[in-house]
Amino acid sequence: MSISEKDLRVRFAPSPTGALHIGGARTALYNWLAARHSGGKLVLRIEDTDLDRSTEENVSQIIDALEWLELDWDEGPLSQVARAPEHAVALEKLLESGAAYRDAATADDVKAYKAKHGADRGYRGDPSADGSGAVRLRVPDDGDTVVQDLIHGEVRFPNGSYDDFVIARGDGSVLYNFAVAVDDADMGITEVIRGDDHLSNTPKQLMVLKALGVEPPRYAHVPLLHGPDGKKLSKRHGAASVQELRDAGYLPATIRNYVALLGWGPGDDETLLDTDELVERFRPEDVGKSSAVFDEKKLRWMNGRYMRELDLETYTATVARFLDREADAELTEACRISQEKASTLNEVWPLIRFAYEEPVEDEKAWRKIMKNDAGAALEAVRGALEETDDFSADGVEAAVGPIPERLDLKPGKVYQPIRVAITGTTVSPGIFESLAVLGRERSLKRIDAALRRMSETPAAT
RNA sequence: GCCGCUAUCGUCCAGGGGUCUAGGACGCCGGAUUCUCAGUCCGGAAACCGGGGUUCGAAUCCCCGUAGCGGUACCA
Repeated sequence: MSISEKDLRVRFAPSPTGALHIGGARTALYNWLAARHSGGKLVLRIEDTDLDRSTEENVSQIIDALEWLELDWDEGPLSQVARAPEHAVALEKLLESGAAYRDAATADDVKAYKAKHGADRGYRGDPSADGSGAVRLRVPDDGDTVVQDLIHGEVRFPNGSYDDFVIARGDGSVLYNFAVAVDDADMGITEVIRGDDHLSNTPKQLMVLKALGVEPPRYAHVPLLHGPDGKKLSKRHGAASVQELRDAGYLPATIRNYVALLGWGPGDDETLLDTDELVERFRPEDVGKSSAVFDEKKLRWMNGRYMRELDLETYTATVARFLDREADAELTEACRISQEKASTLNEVWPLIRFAYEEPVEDEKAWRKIMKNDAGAALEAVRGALEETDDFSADGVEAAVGPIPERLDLKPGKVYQPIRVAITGTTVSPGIFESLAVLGRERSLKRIDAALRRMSETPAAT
């Protein structure tokens, strides 16, 4: 069993809480890859029957996040709440055919029934029902409902263990498992790729489809995502939504690559796969069965790889957008010298801010570096920088390079004080490049300021 | 309780009866990069959940156990 037909319709359905959960993003990506791989139509359906949750604001946030990830769809976005009329029609049909019936029993009644009859026998309705109450679907007493799953294979659920479950409330509003099945049926969905948490819901949807007399779609249930503690991934694990990842400075391409690898591998040992390769190689039936843990460290590493691969122009434009700045010549230079160091867009500004603002205050860095021979080193550097004609990175290196040997100091004893003097921190792009970007005037001013500060507060030796 | 699903390094992904002294990646540890490291290169430690079975042979197949997860709602 595999997805290969040309006219298949794949639906993906994030739930509309506003945040696009990373697990939901992965499911969306898997759907997208499967559809693009086979040339099928991709249907985006917002899956929720709850009006209070499915607010316009929430839905548009989800859509923004999907668009940012560069996942497009062919039909939709369509909200399930918008399909209430179709749901009502289907409900009436089942009521008429006798496949469903009204029953006044409440949840407590059902619980009491089970306590009395043993937990292994499903509730089968109140014979004295008067035609009011919630709508329940008739479930057979015997036999199994079998889910043919692309990933898990054949999974059997004994019918006896299911209650005649409620498909609509007393007021006629429908419940999830009914709404989903009806939508799949009349939207002609042929492939459903969704989270494992729906595997035990699938028999119910299959029963609704059977009562409707409709051929079910094919299902692929992908494993869930967990946080590092093995619990379901949530906010307390740090970033849990793609919006948070976006704000933290990750690239969409990275997320697509990384998230695809959570539950699936290409079969060989490749780790870096661009989106074209993903589309070509991804098969839903190759997805693993066990849940995966989202590891932001690997994401960071991968993001660094993607950031360094960008050409300078694209990189600068991306940084500019993230920082909300002009992609001008100055930013281009700053980007040029810092590109190899940053792993996320968030890390770029700390590396280049020295070119825009005065050095940061970092008492710890100052105390660690500005002692012993630092003053002498800075004096020497200052002199060299003042005299050199060429203030390019190469020129600066030619001027400053010989100083360590001349003063009989280890190179670090010369370069680190310069770094702290001009940036305030101990980590920055290459020191010659940094001085060149800063220019002669500002470099000298900052070194002078550092020298002044040293003489005012002599460091302990 | 009942019904399901799952189980390989700390993490992700390979391997699906012999080629496994189990492979790759992240992370970690060590070294290098006569400037920093949060960059780059090199090296290292690190795993088949437990017990039974099947088999000449099991990480791989079967059963039991254990653990985790999901469902069991007039939630989605």
